[in-house]
Amino acid sequence: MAFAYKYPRPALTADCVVFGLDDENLKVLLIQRDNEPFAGQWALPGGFAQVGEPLEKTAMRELEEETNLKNVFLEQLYTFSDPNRDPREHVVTVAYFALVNLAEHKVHASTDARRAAWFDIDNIPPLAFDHKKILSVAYDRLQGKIRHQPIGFELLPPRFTLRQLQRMYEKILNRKLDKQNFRKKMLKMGILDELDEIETDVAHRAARLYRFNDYKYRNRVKKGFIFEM
Amino acid sequence: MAFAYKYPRPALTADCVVFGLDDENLKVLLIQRDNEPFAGQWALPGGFAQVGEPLEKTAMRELEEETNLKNVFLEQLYTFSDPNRDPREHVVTVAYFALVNLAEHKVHASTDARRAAWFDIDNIPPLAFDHKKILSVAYDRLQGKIRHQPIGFELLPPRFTLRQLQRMYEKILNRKLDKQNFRKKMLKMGILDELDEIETDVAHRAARLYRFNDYKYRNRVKKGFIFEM
DNA sequence: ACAAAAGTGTTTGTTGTACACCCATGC
DNA sequence: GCATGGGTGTACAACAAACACTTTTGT
Repeated sequence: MAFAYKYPRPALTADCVVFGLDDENLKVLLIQRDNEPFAGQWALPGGFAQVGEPLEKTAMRELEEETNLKNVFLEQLYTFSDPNRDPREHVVTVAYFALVNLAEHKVHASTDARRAAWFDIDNIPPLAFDHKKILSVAYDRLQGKIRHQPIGFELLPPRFTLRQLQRMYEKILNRKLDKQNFRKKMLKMGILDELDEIETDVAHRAARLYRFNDYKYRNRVKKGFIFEM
Repeated sequence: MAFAYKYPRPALTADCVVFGLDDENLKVLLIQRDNEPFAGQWALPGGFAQVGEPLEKTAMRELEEETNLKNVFLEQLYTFSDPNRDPREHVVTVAYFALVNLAEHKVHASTDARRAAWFDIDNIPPLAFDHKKILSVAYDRLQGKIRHQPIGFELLPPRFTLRQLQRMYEKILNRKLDKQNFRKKMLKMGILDELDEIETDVAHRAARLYRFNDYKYRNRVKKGFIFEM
């Protein structure tokens, strides 16, 4: 017991809700806990804050340690401070949500020493602590945010077809979109680069590839543009 | 020094950005600090978390202690964890933003033992810590959120005229709105109750009073309605 | 009578929505 | 040649934006 304070302090952790998209479904990355409490149960990756370390760093560090993921899009979600959320003591957690292109990260996550695995968003096992609640807040946020900010591109490879993009929105928003209307709207925003490339290895006519252009996006935002899907 | 832990912990605080609206302007509630660091400087109301207390409670408790405000609309804003934001040590703060009807709360805030005062949003004095940054995040959030959720009503008295409502949007979004179009859109949403009352003590034709109906709003949301201003 | 704001009508251009069709490619 | 998806055209309804006008009330 080496660190003493005049007044008691809640403990502080950072947890990550990592979303990934493959050809089938929206998925979430979970790890299986080594230690008590909830040993053996599935949980969100995360861990204790270190003094002197910003919490985004904590989140990223724990994510890499536990699942080998790094350099992912990470954004603060919400801070959960219910005194009873951890049976040991009062632990406040700052939750982050991350978006990754699952195709490029699939392998890493499952070959780590600790067990980590992707679960379909609508087939989540029982989770430790209040992680089910956190996940639900994250999913709500994702559904809302994806409509007002161009963050969905983080779930796709850098170069993608309009169909992939549409599918991404359909999977997350959970409803069908009209092809023509989607394309018209998307292209009209002027934030995509049309590439001189088409997809390969498909059993039908190959589609043109596009790339999200953040520079164009920021420029349009400066002029009052509001992304809306 | 009574409380000891195996590993060091950042300290934890809650701060409040309280917005109020009067006839003139959007304002923010600030307090003048008693103690070092930044003694005498203006700052956001807030204070240290207590173990066993959810942080919303911390925020509300500190707000009441320092400014006499209570029963206000309070929502979590963001958690700031830069290790250098407090010169003493690593202090993580969870910021909240609050909306109050300034007309009903004006007196309380300025008669408390500690100095507390309302400042115009575009005339803010230098602030302690990173509070300027926090305020700016809060203002951005307010401008964004007010367009997608009916929280603006918290800034008005329970019964209000359409003109008051329009003025509120104009003050916060910082641009003029067309009267007729505003009314059409607002009333069409079907989330206001038209009252059998009109305003009094005005030097012109008295306008009808309305009331926000949260029940109607929630019902419409269930059916897929999205508030958008 | 006038000032001030309430409250209503209408027109025009832009978007959203719903379909329908032809085109290119691999099997 | 057929299945699969790429890519485009269009028509109608709904909405946003701009503006003008009439009505009511206190001074």
